[in-house]
Amino acid sequence: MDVKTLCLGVLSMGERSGYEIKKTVEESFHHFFRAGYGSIYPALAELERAGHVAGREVAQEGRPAKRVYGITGAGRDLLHRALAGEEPRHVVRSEFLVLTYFAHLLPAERLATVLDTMIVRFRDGLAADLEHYARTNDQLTPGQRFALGYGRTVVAAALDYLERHRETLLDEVAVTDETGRPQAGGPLAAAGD
Amino acid sequence: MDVKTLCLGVLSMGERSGYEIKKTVEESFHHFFRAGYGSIYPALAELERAGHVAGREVAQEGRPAKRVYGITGAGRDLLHRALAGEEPRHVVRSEFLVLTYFAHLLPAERLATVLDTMIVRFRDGLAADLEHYARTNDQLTPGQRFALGYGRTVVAAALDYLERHRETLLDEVAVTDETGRPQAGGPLAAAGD
DNA sequence: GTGAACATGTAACGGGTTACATGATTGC
DNA sequence: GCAATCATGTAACCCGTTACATGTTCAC
Repeated sequence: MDVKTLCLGVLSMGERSGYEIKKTVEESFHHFFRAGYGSIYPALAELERAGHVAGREVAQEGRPAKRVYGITGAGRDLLHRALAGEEPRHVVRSEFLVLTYFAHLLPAERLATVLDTMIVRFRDGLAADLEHYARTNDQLTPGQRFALGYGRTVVAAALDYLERHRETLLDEVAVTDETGRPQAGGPLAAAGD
Repeated sequence: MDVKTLCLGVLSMGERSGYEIKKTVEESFHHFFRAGYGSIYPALAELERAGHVAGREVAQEGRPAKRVYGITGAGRDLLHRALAGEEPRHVVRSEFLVLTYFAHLLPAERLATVLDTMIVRFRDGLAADLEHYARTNDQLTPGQRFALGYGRTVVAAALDYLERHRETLLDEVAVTDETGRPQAGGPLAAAGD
């Protein structure tokens, strides 16, 4: 799925400018999709050229003017077809977990920092999420509630895991050598007797 | 983090061919990283040119010959530095969740198929995971156990969520119109009174 | 002999990221 | 004045994906 399809999807919920599309994506799709201006604006331009969206200039008071786009009939058709043909992929890319995988190659202090960074990130994200959910819950479609609930559930599980295993990992890595295995004569080796 | 660093990391655990690196990544990193031959082989070639790995031809009986690579001292240095400088990013990209987000734009049958596909995928993945974990558990480093446990935990939570909300989503979408909101006069509208 | 697994590579393509460039408006 | 937010865009670059190309060995 490319950013063009995503823009079409967001615009199917109502008119928006490129800037506002990014805001929507950050608020509602952050668990499973991201898009920067460098991909949104070109996508919008291409979509308009093809007649899938229509843009118009809107003056604002107290703010710079913006260009809001609305989805056209042809755009809706394209969106339906794109969604129908989309494979349900689900890919995670986490340098964080690669880092923990190679925990024994990291300075102990740095490992702790990495873990704490993620715990804080998940904690804050979850709080913002619950706040957003409470605020919009009654006007969400079933699909939106489902997707948001999925994200919330998974992040909560991840956070719980991190909080419950942080200490253990730090302690265990402290008594391993540079191969990652328990040091001969160390506490872990003794425990294994 | 690029595939080069990943290859270095895998090779820090022992000599391997490109083919075997891919196997390792699929077995042990599948929850949070993927790499295809199209990126592994060029990465290995570049790494060797720079002296970070050393390859040698190994004849096998009953199989084609392979070229196995070992990490060099310079390679280990580079790996340590790369890991030290790596930001703990964690990104999910899921067309699956985008699809559920726009559930009301999908044919009901297709939505059910998408949901079931993911349930089966997670179920099978979890089973393979537990099997792999049981088989290798005693020889894993703390970091490896941590990362694998994270993946297992999160997939289990996701699977549980899907199983518990599949029916609800299907039922709710069935009684909404093309805007995703409850149909006037439908069961949901009545329930809201 | 045919499909599956083993094994290695190349080249084009596509798409997103990053950096750059610019400017309005508000509030401190 | 200056930082922050709002607002829009371009262009180079990176890098991974996909498709293509080839060959071995085994088991059925």
